Amino acid sequence: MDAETSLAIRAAWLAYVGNFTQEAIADRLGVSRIKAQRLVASAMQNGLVKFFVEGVPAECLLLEDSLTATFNLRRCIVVPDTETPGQDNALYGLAVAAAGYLHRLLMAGSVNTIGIGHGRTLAAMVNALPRMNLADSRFVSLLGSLTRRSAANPFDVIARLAERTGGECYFMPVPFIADSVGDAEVLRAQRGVQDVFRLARECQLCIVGIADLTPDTHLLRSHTLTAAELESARSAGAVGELAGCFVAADGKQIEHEINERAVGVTLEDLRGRDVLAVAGGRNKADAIRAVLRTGVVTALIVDEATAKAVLLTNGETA
Amino acid sequence: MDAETSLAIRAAWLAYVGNFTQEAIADRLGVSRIKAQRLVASAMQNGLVKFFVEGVPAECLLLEDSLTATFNLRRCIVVPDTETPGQDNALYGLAVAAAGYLHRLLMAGSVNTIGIGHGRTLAAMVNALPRMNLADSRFVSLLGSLTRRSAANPFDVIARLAERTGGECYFMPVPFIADSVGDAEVLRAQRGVQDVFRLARECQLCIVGIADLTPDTHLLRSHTLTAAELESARSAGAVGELAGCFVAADGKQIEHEINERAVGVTLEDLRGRDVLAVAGGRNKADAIRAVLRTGVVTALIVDEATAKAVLLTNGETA
DNA sequence: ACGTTAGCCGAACAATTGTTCAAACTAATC
DNA sequence: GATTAGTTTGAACAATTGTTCGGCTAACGT
Repeated sequence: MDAETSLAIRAAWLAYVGNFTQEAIADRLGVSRIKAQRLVASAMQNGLVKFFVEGVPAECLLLEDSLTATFNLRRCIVVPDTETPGQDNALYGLAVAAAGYLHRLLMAGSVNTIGIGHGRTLAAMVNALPRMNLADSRFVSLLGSLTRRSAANPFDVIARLAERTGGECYFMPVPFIADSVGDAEVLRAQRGVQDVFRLARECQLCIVGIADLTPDTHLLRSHTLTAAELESARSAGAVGELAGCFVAADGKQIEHEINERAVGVTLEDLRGRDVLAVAGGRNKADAIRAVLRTGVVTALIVDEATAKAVLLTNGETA
Repeated sequence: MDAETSLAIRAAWLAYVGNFTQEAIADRLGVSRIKAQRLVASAMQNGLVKFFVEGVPAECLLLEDSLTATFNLRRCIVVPDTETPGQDNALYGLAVAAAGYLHRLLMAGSVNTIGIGHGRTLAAMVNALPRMNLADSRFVSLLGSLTRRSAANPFDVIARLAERTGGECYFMPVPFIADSVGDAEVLRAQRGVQDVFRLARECQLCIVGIADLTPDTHLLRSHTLTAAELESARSAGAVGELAGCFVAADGKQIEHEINERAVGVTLEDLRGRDVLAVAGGRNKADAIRAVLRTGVVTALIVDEATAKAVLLTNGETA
């Protein structure tokens, strides 16, 4: 071992174990302050100092990095699993994380026109959002309302959002899934709807949920789709849904009338915009992977278990 | 785990593993720069960040060689001094080095049954040990518990060790120093104690501290011994203690009832086994030298200043 | 010998990190 | 329902750390 390395190791001990300041190290080792800095840096460089950080969230950060890299995201948050295995109420953690994210964004004042999708997850996010007082924020519905009244109804979500933040809300006063393609065109043509569409395309940020098309998808339970529609979409290859757009495992929008019947923004409307997807839960992994492959999502908030599942099977269907 | 801790772990991870700047951490975590700083600081404070410095400076290597040769050791680590002159808390450096050593050993999977002694140094070692996931490791107490509750209590040390590594722990549920020789025999005869003794004799590695018998020994402060007992042992020639065995400067166990009253393994139990002693501090030099002369210690972790002291006066009393 | 070049050094500067302080906010008490 | 003690917050400031740059030295080739 050369004298330089020896010194570097000693400096590293002093710095990290003794937590001396570089000045003190320099003093003790009889070198200049700058030399001490270089010694410590070189010890670090040579990997002579090893760090360990305790706790589970460390893994989450790795997952975040993987997801960010794999799906070319700008931002990703993996929420640690706090639930007992088997249960599937990742919702709350996701909601808190998403609410925190949105809260910060709003407080920073960097965005003020925000598009909102639908789903229980977004509803929960709004619930977790603290009250604010932002006069000039606008929330725009990206798609029509569910026909059944529920807490996840876009109207409720967006109304509560506006109420919490003190902003304005723009609601799309038509059904989410029209009865036929023709009907959908009529609905889309309505003046009030057109106005909201225009606004929706101006949103600086769109926050959406992701739905799965597994047999126990919430799309069924909320009567968004009938069992027949679900089956039909599935056989056309649909695996996931985002803002009324049904996509296949490869991330392509499926060729199916359901996509024409949905009243809302298109994938192309979203592309290039900031799109934050919030989703999680054991059975949504395939849907999330499919949606991420569309390339329109720029930010994702997901729970740890699902993040793993999304990455794990990524190779197969690519 | 509360959300704050989770955030702190994330922040610490980003800071130390990813070496993000605090500003970047703040950005990523959606908090203010100052909050990020506080998170990282608190993670550090709460010991969520562990680190090792690999290797020691050349001067220490020389001391290691001398010690190894003089006392016929298999392995010796001399930790660089990180203390400001005057002060005497070599503990932390020793702890980090010992933890690093143990960590490597455990990760290599070469040992899985480990006997543990007592003392502040071992307690500090466990503190510096990162979390691992080793299902089939066992930690066995080599001696009884201290009667007073303290962080250096064998029970605490061994329990935390098992908790950190995911292993099992076997505790010797009796006092360390019995009130009389007769009492000690009764305690040793207990079924639960016998079982642990058996296991203790099977350990592939024993990690022990070394205590001194100077007037300000920690044995007094922790109420392990009374002042009278200490004085009595000293006048019988006791200079050091290791795993409940009190030895004279020549390395021979002293003839004194204290050795019969201590409930724990004997020197003969240890002989021939891998025994790692971790000790340091200005006033322990004589004790360490005495203990090394017993010949039962096969590996030593000591601080630089004490290593010098141990070697320096070795000629005199040999 | 002389120029050339690579490497090290430290001063000055830039960036980052840590600390202090006062304001805002909470929560509990009277 | 006011008050107050205890937290939490961020801004400003102070300390520390990291980087850049020009100068210096020493080794090397001509």
